[in-house]
Amino acid sequence: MLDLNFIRQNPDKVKTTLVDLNTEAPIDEILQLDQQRRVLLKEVEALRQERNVGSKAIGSLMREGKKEEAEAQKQRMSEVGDKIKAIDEQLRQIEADLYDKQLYVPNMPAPGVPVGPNEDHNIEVRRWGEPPNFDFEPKPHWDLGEELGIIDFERGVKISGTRFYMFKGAGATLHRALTNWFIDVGINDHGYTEVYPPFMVREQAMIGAAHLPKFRDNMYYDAEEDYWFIGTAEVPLTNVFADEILDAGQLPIKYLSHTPCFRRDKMSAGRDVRGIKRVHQFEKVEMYHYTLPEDSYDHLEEIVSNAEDLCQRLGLPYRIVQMCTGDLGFAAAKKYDVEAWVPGPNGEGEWMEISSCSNVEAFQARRANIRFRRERGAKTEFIHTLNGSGLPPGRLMIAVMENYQQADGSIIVPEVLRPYMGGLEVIE
RNA sequence: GGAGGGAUGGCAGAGUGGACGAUUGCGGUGGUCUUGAAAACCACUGAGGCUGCAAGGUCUCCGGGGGUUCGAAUCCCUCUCCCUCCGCCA
Repeated sequence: MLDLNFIRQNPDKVKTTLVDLNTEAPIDEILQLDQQRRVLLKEVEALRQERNVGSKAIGSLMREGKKEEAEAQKQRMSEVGDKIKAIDEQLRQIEADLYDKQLYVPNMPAPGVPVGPNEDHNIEVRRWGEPPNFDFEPKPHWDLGEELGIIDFERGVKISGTRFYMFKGAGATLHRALTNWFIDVGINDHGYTEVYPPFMVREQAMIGAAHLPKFRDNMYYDAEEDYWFIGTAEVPLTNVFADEILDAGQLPIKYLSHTPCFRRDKMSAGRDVRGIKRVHQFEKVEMYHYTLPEDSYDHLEEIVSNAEDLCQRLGLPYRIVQMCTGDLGFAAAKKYDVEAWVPGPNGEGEWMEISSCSNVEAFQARRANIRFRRERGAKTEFIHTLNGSGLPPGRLMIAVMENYQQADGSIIVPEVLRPYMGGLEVIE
């Protein structure tokens, strides 16, 4: 959520930024509602003061036995009360309306974020590694997976329908090895505390993480129990400290969480229909930082470097891309994607997003009401939060299988994963 | 699923319609005393909105929402969460 004061003071800047972001938000309505709200607030508060004073006087009059005067005063206060009730009702509607509209205003990009309408204007920041040079025709992971018997698409679909899959044998083990290795590196080498959060959350948690109300269509929901299924660990992690006031000394806090992720992916119907790139159920190891405002951009670089470190140790070629304004999404002020090289079908190859690292500044903290105090007695301020994938084992399956394939269709197990696979060196 | 009991400040815990401007204790911060510390004593010690250059003024908040009343922490309705017991269950 954006600071209402900021919108009030910079309405034109907000509106031009919305154009850069290639999106829309009801700024004029917000300003108008805000204005109405403050006018009514002044009115109703003056009336309340009148009633507070008047009601107290009734108590005194009754004690002094001046019954008639008390009755007259009651009559007057009753009228004041009616006025208050009427204005309160107006205020309630305006405030609900205002809050609802504020929830649809995206975050502002950080200074220096490249301006552009779509992904074509993203900027490649750096590359690492060399795409493999095959002296044979490389296969896509869906062919490799089926031929090796480690991914069973047919049966996944039989059980649950399109965009579902099943790992089997060494495939299931490879997936688990990636997961466990990511977690171990995170907690041993990157300084994270591992967290196992709920996967189903209340609506308020979804609002705090800025996934509701705007992205309702992309999430699974249990209407009977009123639970939302998380599409990323970012959701519960954002809400860990919701409605709390932290001490500055507690920050930064760095959490790492391995969770399933559920996505309806309604908006992407027809895209990436083959393989396991875009599915309804996957897992992800997520990094999440809670920081002081002045430290958050250092932490963004740290999160990206953590994701890079994992790729380097796996020996996967990748590039870092900075998102332009049109590709920032709803919550991020600055965002980097980590894209791994995958050979793909026909040996054309492509850069596939395997991690997305964002500094959302105070955007989620304001929604979830996460504050801190610099010292005893100081004013509360909102913290900054950051998130990044580190990494999604399902997507990494694709990258590992396709990059480490051999001419005979077997797959070399990256060295760092072998201890997690009982020493297995080749899947064949 | 059934029965019952609860939710008050950082914590404990009083308060059942007007002196609540929320008692008291603990914890915390500052001070007095002391060579220093402890003890003792004194003072201060929640969050947010509106308004104002500021000092300040004012309003709201006793789990959330609604209601009764001139007036609600207190009475009524409702929701959420927690606890105890029974049943069921991986």
